[in-house]
Amino acid sequence: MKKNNVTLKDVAKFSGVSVPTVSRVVNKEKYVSDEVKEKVLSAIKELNYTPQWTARSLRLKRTHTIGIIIPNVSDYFFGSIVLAVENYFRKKNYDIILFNTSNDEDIEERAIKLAISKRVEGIILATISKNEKKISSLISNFGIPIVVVDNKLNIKNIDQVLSDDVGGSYKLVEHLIKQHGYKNIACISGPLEESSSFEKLRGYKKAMEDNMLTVDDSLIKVAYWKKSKAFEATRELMENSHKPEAIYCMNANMLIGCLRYIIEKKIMIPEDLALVTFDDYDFVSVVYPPVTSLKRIDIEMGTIAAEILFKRIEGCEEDYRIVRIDSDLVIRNSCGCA
Amino acid sequence: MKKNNVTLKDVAKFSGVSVPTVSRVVNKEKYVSDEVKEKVLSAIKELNYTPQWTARSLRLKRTHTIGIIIPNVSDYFFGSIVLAVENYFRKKNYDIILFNTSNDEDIEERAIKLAISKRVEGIILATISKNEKKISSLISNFGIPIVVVDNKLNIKNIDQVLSDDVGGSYKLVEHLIKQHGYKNIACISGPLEESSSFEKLRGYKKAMEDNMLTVDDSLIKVAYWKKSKAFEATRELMENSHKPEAIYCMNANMLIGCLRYIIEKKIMIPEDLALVTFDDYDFVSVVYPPVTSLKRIDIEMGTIAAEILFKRIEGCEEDYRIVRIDSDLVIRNSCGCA
DNA sequence: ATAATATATGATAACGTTTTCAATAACGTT
DNA sequence: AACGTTATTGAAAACGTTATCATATATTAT
Repeated sequence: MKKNNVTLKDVAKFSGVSVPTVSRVVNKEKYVSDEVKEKVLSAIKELNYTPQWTARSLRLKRTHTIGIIIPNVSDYFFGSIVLAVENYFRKKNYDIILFNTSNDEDIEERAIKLAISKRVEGIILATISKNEKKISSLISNFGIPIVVVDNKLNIKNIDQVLSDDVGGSYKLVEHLIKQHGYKNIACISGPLEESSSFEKLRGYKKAMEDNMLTVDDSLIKVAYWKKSKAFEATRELMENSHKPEAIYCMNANMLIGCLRYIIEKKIMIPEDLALVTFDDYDFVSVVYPPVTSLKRIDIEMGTIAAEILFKRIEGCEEDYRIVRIDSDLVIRNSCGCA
Repeated sequence: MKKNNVTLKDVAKFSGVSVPTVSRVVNKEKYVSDEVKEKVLSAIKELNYTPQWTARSLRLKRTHTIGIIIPNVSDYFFGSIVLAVENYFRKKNYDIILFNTSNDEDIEERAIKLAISKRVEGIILATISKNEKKISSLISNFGIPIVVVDNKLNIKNIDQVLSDDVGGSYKLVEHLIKQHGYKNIACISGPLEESSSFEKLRGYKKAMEDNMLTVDDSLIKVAYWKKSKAFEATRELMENSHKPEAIYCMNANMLIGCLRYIIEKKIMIPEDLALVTFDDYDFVSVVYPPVTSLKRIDIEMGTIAAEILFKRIEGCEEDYRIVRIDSDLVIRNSCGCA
């Protein structure tokens, strides 16, 4: 395998013109004669020349690259975010560098530093959000535009695209209460240090309180977005003396764990237990019975985040803003007949 | 927001030494006195210096970046491949540039060219595999190591990591026949131009023929990996005069479409229809009833591909090889009692 | 016809690194 | 005292581009 490293210089020599002229041809600039253009183009084809972005980036001080930092690409939610961001930026001729943090703070911090070192022109960040000061200082020191998605950061001067967690939770729980008359509603939660969990919990509590129901803390189980923990949580709930009539899962991953217990114990849905979940991933409609949920907003979230980031990269100076995306119920059969 | 673009030169001036000396400190080289080292390090901290990879890459002719080119990140399978590759290469201090081809040949070709132009040091490619000659010439012209995953390419001189599609299919279909005595077995397939579909079909046919069953072409439906097409395919199959006793889905995404029809028509599994699917994604265990499938190999595939690519980048000259990863049945209740 | 402009090209410098290479100082060894 | 070795630094070149400037020619306007 020969290494092809043809440079402008080679093309220039081959076609008998100067290096800048070749550069002008490559970049389709004005002021180059048809004759020369043709000669150069055929030389480029002949030699198989490809511009080297490493050199270009150095000279132009533009990498045409953005970084996307998320906990886990293979997660339904983040996978879609990445997809949406990639689609948007690919059209704008930007490349995407992907960083997986595996929910680890240190890795996240290193990822941010690496992204900066690679001189990405912008960052989409889904943070686990415990190290706000560090992130804040990293950001302010380097002046790279960042858009935060999913989990809120308590930093001003930063754009954020978030789901309406309070409102979504409220809709789901209110549905259980008002449409079906359930009173004992359990909740399988993500880690409460993350804003998305915390706000979903707020929505749950508000729906309960607005309907004169008392919140029983023993019905709130933190399962850290994990299937296995959700399985355990469901077991604990169902073995509890105060058994719930319904369970609300804060995401679809935990729904899987929950369903595993339900299937193992042959619990009947909705007769023995009602079920709702936050995210309406495809499979949510094909478990049995299909589960009532909130319409997905991941693609929309990714696209909006990308739009905002792109504007910032182009130099937009508007006020920083927090976009909240809300979502509608998708009513299925997991709560009983409507 | 101030732009921080501190360079070696700035650090050098600040600490009263030369640029190469600062470089030596940054790269932890020998032959720099403790006194100078300390001075420089504090200057680096003071000025918030970060090395610029654009310049470094140009000088070193190494980008420490690999490209990963796949049809769709948000797909269960490819998301896991990306995850595995990212994890592997992150440990080796490589970055990942992600390219989504959306199953489009032209985009795929452009992605390869872009990756080359960015001077990635290697590529992981999940191709849709119709343009073998183009890819072949691109590859041979630039001498960048490539590892192909998922779909086979008929190119020699290239490493490939593939699943044992023939064998996997065979196991699933044989299970339906031998364990449960089904004879009329339908198949919902991906596009037959893709090697993975084609080979899965071969496995299906071989299992049928080995068991003296005739293959009825009207029971083979191409659904292009799509949920909606799989829904239609299932409808056609079930309305067919020659109704199948069992359906085999070539991937889990099509299983979702298939299940939607089944739920809509209240078809009973396994009483009215048995079901098996290729990939054992998490949700496959929580549809009702849980579906018999083949254990996932996506993470393993990604990791092995990454290992091979890394060795090639390091200059390994071994013969090119095709790795086939096989997988075991996960038997659940979608076919009847065993 | 002359000046003014538009077109076409190339020399040179610059982007921020790392890599020679040479120079100097410090250190023992004979 | 002369010498070789080792340690420590900096000057200059290089990586492959693009931008600035100057120059030369062609075209247009006066």
